[in-house]
Formats: sequence, structure tokens, C-alpha cells
Amino acid sequence: MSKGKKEPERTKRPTSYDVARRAGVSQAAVSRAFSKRGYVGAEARAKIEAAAKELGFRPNALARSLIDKRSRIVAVVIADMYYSFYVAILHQINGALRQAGYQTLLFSIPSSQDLDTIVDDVGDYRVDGIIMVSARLTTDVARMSEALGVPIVLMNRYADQPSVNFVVPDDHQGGRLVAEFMLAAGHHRFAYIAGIEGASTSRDRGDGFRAALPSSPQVKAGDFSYEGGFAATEALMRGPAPPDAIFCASDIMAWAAIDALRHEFGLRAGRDVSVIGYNDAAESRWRNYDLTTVVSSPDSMSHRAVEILSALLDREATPPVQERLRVHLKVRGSARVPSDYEAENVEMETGR
Amino acid sequence: MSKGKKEPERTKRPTSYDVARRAGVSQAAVSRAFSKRGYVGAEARAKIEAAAKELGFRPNALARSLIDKRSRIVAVVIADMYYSFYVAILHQINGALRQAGYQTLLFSIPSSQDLDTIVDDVGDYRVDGIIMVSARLTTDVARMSEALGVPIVLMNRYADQPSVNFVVPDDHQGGRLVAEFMLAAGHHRFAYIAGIEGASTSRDRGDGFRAALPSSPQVKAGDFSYEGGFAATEALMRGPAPPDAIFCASDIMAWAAIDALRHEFGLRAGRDVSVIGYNDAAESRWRNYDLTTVVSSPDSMSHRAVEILSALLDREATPPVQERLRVHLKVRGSARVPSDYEAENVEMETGR
DNA sequence: CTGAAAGCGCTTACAG
DNA sequence: CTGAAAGCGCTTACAG
Repeated sequence: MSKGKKEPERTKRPTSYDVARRAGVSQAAVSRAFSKRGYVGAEARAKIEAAAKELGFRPNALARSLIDKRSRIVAVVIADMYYSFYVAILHQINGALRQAGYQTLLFSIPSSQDLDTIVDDVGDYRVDGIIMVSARLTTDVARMSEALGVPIVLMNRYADQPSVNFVVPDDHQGGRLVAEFMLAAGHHRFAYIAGIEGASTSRDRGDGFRAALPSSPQVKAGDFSYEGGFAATEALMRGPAPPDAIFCASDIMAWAAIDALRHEFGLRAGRDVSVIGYNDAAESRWRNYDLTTVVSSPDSMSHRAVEILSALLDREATPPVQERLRVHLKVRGSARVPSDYEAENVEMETGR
Repeated sequence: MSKGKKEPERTKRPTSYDVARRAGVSQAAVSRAFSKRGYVGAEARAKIEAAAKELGFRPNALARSLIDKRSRIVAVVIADMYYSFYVAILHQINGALRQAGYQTLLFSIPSSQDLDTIVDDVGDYRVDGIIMVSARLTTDVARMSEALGVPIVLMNRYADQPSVNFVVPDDHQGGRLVAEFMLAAGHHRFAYIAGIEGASTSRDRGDGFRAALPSSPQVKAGDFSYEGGFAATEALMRGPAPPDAIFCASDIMAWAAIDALRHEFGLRAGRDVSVIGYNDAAESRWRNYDLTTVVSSPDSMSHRAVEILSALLDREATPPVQERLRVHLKVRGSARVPSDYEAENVEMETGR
């Protein structure tokens, strides 16, 4: 229609040749001035910097990547992102990557089922590496890494393959911590609301919990979702042996448990039944939840993931790099507190 | 340490020359075969495709961007992302961009204050365009667009600059919808919990609300946060004229209002006081909240944002493109329902 | 210290 | 239809 109007002319950005011309030096000198490690005389450098500033020149990172074989782009693959814990992780990864000099190419996929649909895109942009965080993991990560020729670091969850790199919370320890706390508080009838089958998080948290308990807890799958946690809680409470202490494999299911107890059974978490979660997502501090939970610090996990990937990229580490990060229990009001309880890795929420 | 071990050799990916050699054609032919619009004979094409498949060849998108001046990368800038509504938006944008053939370079910044720190990074990677979604907006977007030479589309929030592109919910309409609904339910003492000063969302929602009310509502700032919404609700209820109907500029503040009413005043939203929010984020469907709220469809907003940017990039549109999307009210249990209420843009939650 | 030149992996006129 | 050649914006040995 308004083809006649003056179109928004995409302003062409200056190149190193433009700067060279203006500064009266060679294009190579400009390149050296901008790539730290090159020799440039003091006055040449001054002229170049002045010219670059006037022109608003900044080197084209894409062109550079072509020659030095490093795009400085990292693919971050994240599935099932609706839980706020993953948002915190994503935010932290992005910040850590930027600080380390990398950019984040985002692949937010509906579920990890769809992982295969993105490997072409990931590959086409020649990312230097991949960080993956997803609830379920159906793909052969090792093969994917091989096919793309770049290292992959898994976060929060590991795969049952010998050669993959990962950084996860020490979930077994987390489960034990919860069991010991509940035992000290005098609970007797334990239940575990698991996540989804096959997830290392769900399995290890449950194993640690069970290992520290005198008898086996009841177990119900909660699907790592609010609805799943709600239904699991209902089933447990209507069952033949309602538990007096429920450990949930993730906070979101614990919130659901608290809501189910209140709205379906008129029970209050912390007084009638103890509920403990995992992750310490933001909502756990909300007045309605005030959740006692295991802190798995998305910030340190994210930073380690980036450090590991960095080391792998700089050939300063050899895969597999596999780390389990220490966790601790944050005590709030959703679970009965043992009197005079003192233990390592347990921290009372101050204030309130 | 283990420098002696065989290092993980980064496998070099094949180039168009490798494919050409194997297929017995020129490199140019390979390029043409992969760039739709080029002429390649049927048998040449067959040989090329076979060779490419054997070698696992895919064109280097970064190299291509150099020559055709389109990186097909879009920067998505998102601040204050802790609210789940923004997560949904981010996910939708990413999906829509991928479908349109673009990749997402993520810039998740602590707050929009930090916007300036990322423009260099955004520029260095020669993104084709920018989509911005943030709670506050302190930067001169028009100038930023000018400086980088690429179009910017704002989402959910607009700026008071004549030339910016944006797509937002029709917030004035949303505010009116809420007022009419509350009036029909027989409420008399209205309150508005605003977000932050200067945000178009907060202003327009409040203006629409006020415009449809017979008298001015009380107003308290809630900072678009849980804590802020909680404090605002407390202040209102302890004030000289406790409201019987509270409209919150965003869901997260409405959840806080519901919790504050229950835990601080022993009141139930929907029975004692009506609470209505804005956005229909996932938590609003949780049993504890069951929030009546204005639906501002992050999915359609995201798709439109991508379409607009696309059109701008293809020179099929001239800035500014400014759109306000129709909203509707989703009726759940947190606000009294007028008897026999029927209105356009009001939808009862089915089921339960 | 500095410039000329080659090359990274592509696309695109331009001849044949 | 197809190949040779130039060029995108850089970096990096290599001579001077």
C-alpha cells in the first residue's frame, strides 16, 4: 500500500574497513586493536579507538566466529519450564553465561519428547556447547553430543549414561535430611510423593528418604505438577493409612499437598500433617505455603554448569564431569519442628 | 594433569566443499541446492542430497548470515521474569520465532535498569530485531532501535514514545470489564491495587476500572509483587474504609490479596471480599486461589509480536505498528458472581 | 610495530 | 542448468 513512503532503511553498520580508512591505518590493525592479543602501537591504537567511537563500530561477532571457530553461543535447552524453579535456573544460567563471555540461544520446548526436533537448529548455528535442563530425558544425550560435535552439560538431572557431564543437587543427601528431620519430630507414618518415573531426581530423593527411615514410606506418583501432587495427596489421605508426614519430590507438589490438606480435609500443614518439599522456589516463601524445603540452589548449580562447560570448551577438563552439590534444609512452618533440633545442613528461616 | 589422555577432539563439521567433492559437482551447486531458490538439475540435486546425508552436512547459518545480511536471530529481552506469566510469554515467543524461522538470543536481565548493559552484546551478534517484555521501561527504546539499526517490538507494555512498535492487551477494556462485573454483583467499596508507577499496564487498567465506576476507588501500589500485593491488601483492610471488592493489576498481587485476607483477617475471597486479577497465569487455577481474572492471552500476544516483527523485517510494514488485543474475563470463585450475568467477553470457568 | 594476503563457509550475479 | 569468481567482515600467520 504505502510503498511510496520512505521505508525504514536498515542502517548499515560500519566495518573494520570503514574504521581503518578513517583512522588512516590498515584493516588488520583495526582487527588487532579489537582482539586484545594483537600488537598495535600506542598512537595507532588511539586513532583507531577514536575512529571506532565516532563511527560506532563494534566487530561483527558472527564474522569472527567463522574464522576462529568459536561462536561463543551456547544453546540452553529447557523443557517443562512452567515451574518457577526452572525460571530461576534459566535466569541464572543466562547471567553466568554472559559473564563468561557467552550468549544464550534459547530452546524452550514443550517437553523433552521434542528434543529431536531442535537438534538441526542447534547445529546450524554452530553453538559451542549445550546446557540442558528438563524434567524428563528421553534422548540419548551422549549420541547427540557426538553428532553435533559439542559438549553437553546436564543440569539438575542426570542420565544413565556413563559419559555425560552433569551437575545435580545431592538428592540422596536431601532425602536423608528430610527423613532425619521428620523422625526427630516424632512422626511415624511417612509418605513420599514422587515425580515422574525415570527421573533421577525423583528416584534419588526417594531412595535417600527411604534409606534413613525405619520402615518403608508409602509412595505415590505426583508427576511434578500441581494437579498431580494434589491428587496424590488426596489418595494418600483417603487411603487406609493416612500419613502424618509427607515428603514431596518438588515444591510444586508440596504446595498442592498443603492446599489439598486445607481445602479437602480441613487440615493444616505444620500442625496436623508435616509437609516438606524440594527446591525452595519463590512461592515457598509465600504466606499461604511457608514451606519447609530442601534448598538446591539454582544459582550455584547454574554457575557450576557454566564453569564446567567453559572448562570443557577450553579443553581444561575431560568428560565426563559429574558433580553433586551439597543441599540443606530450610525450616519454615509447614512441618513440625523437633524441639532443640540442631543438625548440620539445617537452617531455620529467620524473621517473621 | 591428564594432559596425556586423548582429548575430546572437536569433530569438524563438513562444509559445502566437502559435499561438492563427494557429489562431483561445484561448491556453488551445493549452495544452490540448499537455498531453495537456486536452479539445480534433478540428478545433480540427487547426488548432492545423498552426499550431504552421508556426511551429515548442514549449511553454516553464521556464514550465511554474513553474506545475506540476515542472521535470523532475534534478541528477546525480558526483565523481572519471576512472575510465571512472563515465563509463558517467553515460551510462546520462542516457539513462534522458531516457527517463523528465527532463533532466540536470550537476554534475561535482573531489571530493566540494566538494559543499557546489554546493547553491545545485542549489537555484536547482529540480531535482525528485538522483542522486549519487561515490567518497567526506563530506556529510550526508539533511540536504542536507531542505534542498533534494527526494529524493536514491545510486548505487554508500551512506551510513551510516538514511534515504537508494540502489542499489548487492551488494558482499558480489561479494567472496564472488571468494574462492570463488580458493579453487577452489587459491590460498593472498590479498591485498586496498582503495579508500579509509570507502567502503562498499571495505568491503563486502573483508568479503565475507574472510568466505569460511579465513584473513585481507593488506590494502593502493589509493586507487581507478592509482597507488595500483600502489604497493599493489609493497608486497605486496616484502613478507614475496607473495600468489598479489590481489583489487582496483576495475578500475582491478587494471589497475595487472597492470602492476606485469609491469613491476616480470616476472610474468604469470593464470599467476604471479591478479588479479581489480571493475566490468568497458571497459579490462578490452583485450588487455593481459584482466581477470577482478565485473560490477556500470552499466546496470541506472542504470536502477534512475532508476526509484527516479521513484517517489519520483510519491509511489509512500516513502523509504528501498535496493537491492542481484546481481552476477556474468566470467572472463577474469588469474586462474587452477579446472578444471571451475561455479558460479552465474560466466560465462566467450566468443570470443577 | 604494521600492512598485504589468504582464508573461514557461505551466496550470488555472471558467463558459458 | 552449471561452474568460476567475487565478496560478506573478520583473524592470523607472514614479511617487512
